[in-house]
Amino acid sequence: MDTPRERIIDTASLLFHQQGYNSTGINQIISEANVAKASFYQHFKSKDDLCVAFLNARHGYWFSELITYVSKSKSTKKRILKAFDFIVYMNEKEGFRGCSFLNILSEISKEQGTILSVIQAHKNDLRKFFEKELGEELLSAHIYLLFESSIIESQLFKSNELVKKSKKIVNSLI
Amino acid sequence: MDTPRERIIDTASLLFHQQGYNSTGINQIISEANVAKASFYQHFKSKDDLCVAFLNARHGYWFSELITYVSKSKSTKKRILKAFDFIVYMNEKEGFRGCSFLNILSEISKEQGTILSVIQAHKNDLRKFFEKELGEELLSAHIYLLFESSIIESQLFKSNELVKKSKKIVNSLI
DNA sequence: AAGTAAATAGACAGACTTGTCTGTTCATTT
DNA sequence: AAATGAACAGACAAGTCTGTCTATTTACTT
Repeated sequence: MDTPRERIIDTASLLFHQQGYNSTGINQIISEANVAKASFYQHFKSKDDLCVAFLNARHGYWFSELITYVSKSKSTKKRILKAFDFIVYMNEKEGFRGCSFLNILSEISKEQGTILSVIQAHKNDLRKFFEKELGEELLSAHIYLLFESSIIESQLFKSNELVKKSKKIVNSLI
Repeated sequence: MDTPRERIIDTASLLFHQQGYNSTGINQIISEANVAKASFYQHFKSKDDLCVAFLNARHGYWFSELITYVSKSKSTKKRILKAFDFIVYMNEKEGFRGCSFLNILSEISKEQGTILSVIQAHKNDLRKFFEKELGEELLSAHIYLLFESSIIESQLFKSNELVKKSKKIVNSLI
């Protein structure tokens, strides 16, 4: 088995994603991760601290999955279209639970500025991904916006309908 | 002063919007609405029941504000562009707190199906709004998607930058 | 083999949550 | 003037939450 720290982050990832951040308690996390409470607070100084660690882990995981998924395609256009297939792939894999980062964005208050900046950094990296692929400023923003709403709308309607429409739109744009 | 029911919904609107749904307790709502707890449970059978009532009230308010805002313009194109100005207007008015419906979407579990369907109904009405204005299926979905991400991205970055970019994009589309 | 660091279990504090309940006061209507 | 319904205050149950604490056991290193 993994180290306590890894078990905590893995369990928290699952639970935050399934139930939301505020609806998931420390007690459930440590119980399902088979970790003592004192061990938890040895590794994380607070729940918000765990949240930041979770988001960083999620950032790494999600991006490496995306890059692996799209890099099979050779042309820019194909890679961009593949990114929208990636949403479908993740929706099916994770049950239409949307974006971890945007979900937590809805749950935090003004005081949790550290968490907000981690979320912003993640989305800035996503914007950069499209910018690097496409070069053009306005076009890459356009695709980024369609990408973002594709994730949210599939979470809302538990359906890939609008992801596929987005892909069709993007196909006509580039 | 208003009736207790109205005071409860008004207060809940404010607090849900500012702090989120799960972070706002019944006790705070009744205290700030100057209503007794027994009176609260005479009007709403649960917190989720209040949530539905709040979303319905918000739906009515938000749409009437949108229609008032855009109907000053005469052509379809101008009305669509005005809809994006409406986001900027609401962001400034409400402090970049995003969409009440999507915020609550991130907080609810699978068991809260009633709430989910109220959120879906709201967004379906928004889709219909664009469809009626534009006729074309794919184009109206396109604008709807840009509209949705404009709201979310401005909440995320506490800025109207991407709303304005969206407006520029939409201007070139129609 | 002794010592150190990290894990364990789980009690506890203090504050919070939703929802129920009793009993009182007020305003309107008959 | 009596009666009815709706509001009031607030105690209470039963459970949740985060975070701290003590005390014990395991595992690794010197």
